[in-house]
Amino acid sequence: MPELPEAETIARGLRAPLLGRTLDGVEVIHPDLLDVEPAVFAAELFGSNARLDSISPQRPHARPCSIRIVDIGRRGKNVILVLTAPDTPPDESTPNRVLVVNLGMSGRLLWRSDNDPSPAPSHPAVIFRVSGAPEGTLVYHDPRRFGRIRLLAESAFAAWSETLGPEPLDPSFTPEVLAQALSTSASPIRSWLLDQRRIAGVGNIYASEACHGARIHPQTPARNIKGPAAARLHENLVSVLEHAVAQGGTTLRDYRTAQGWEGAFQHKLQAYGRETLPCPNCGTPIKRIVFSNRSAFFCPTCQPFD
DNA sequence: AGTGTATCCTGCAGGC
DNA sequence: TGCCTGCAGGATACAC
Repeated sequence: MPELPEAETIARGLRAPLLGRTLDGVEVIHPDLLDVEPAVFAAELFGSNARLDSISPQRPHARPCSIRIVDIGRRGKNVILVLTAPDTPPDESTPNRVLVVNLGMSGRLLWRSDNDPSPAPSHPAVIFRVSGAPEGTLVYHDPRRFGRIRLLAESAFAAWSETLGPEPLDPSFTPEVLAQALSTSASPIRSWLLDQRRIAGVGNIYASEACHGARIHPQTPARNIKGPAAARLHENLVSVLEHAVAQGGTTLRDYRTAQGWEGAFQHKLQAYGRETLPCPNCGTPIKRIVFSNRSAFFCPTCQPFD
């Protein structure tokens, strides 16, 4: 599901409506998305007087609790919301907290103004109340509930981020960095690319696309990819991710932007999901193979296994 | 250090 | 029409 381009599109789409806004409530419909009890989650979010809508809707004497969204971004496939107390003077160093949203296979993070006439999301899992004008909600929607939402202190966020590999669209991710990282692993390149500890944000779709563009068979051992091949892989990985971001991501089934729109990169796919269809380069039918329990799509002519 | 398998869960497409 | 099966973009834990 949502990979780097989809998470990036969602983060960008949330900035305009939500940056600087405050959250003042949370309703947890599916606690299995959280790593703590809903009451604990709400307390960590808003403080111990927090109102948890789904458990205690009436707490008339609770003091108003709210937090401000001071940054929205992405790390790998995760959407990141940085939160702080709203009434803290800017010069005072306050411990921020970071909401990390992993969208799993079918997760959506949707901004919904209260006057939005479109139908409400069908599978809400966690709903955050957004105060101020316009009033609305930030809805985490996830039919399959493979996603996860965690609230981390900044130090814990930094430690978690350290466990992920480099960002492929960061300028520091050079062809040399990639070639060096590849040289130590015997994993098939498709598996290597899917490993978030090695490189952050690549999933099955863009792994197939990058290998196809670089004319590298998906089962090629990573350490065999060097020199010009490593340079091609770097170039194609970066370009396919950038292109997909520019297209608002790939909607095969579940993915939507923060506004509920479909992406457009599914129309640009060269290999993924195109079994038996002609390779755009040479016309050979695209093949599908399964290894590590996942499909890989490739052109047997452009991407020979050697 | 690898691979294969199972697991979480629901929706949907295809076969019969 | 309806039932059944298999499959899906992710992450992780386990045995081998």
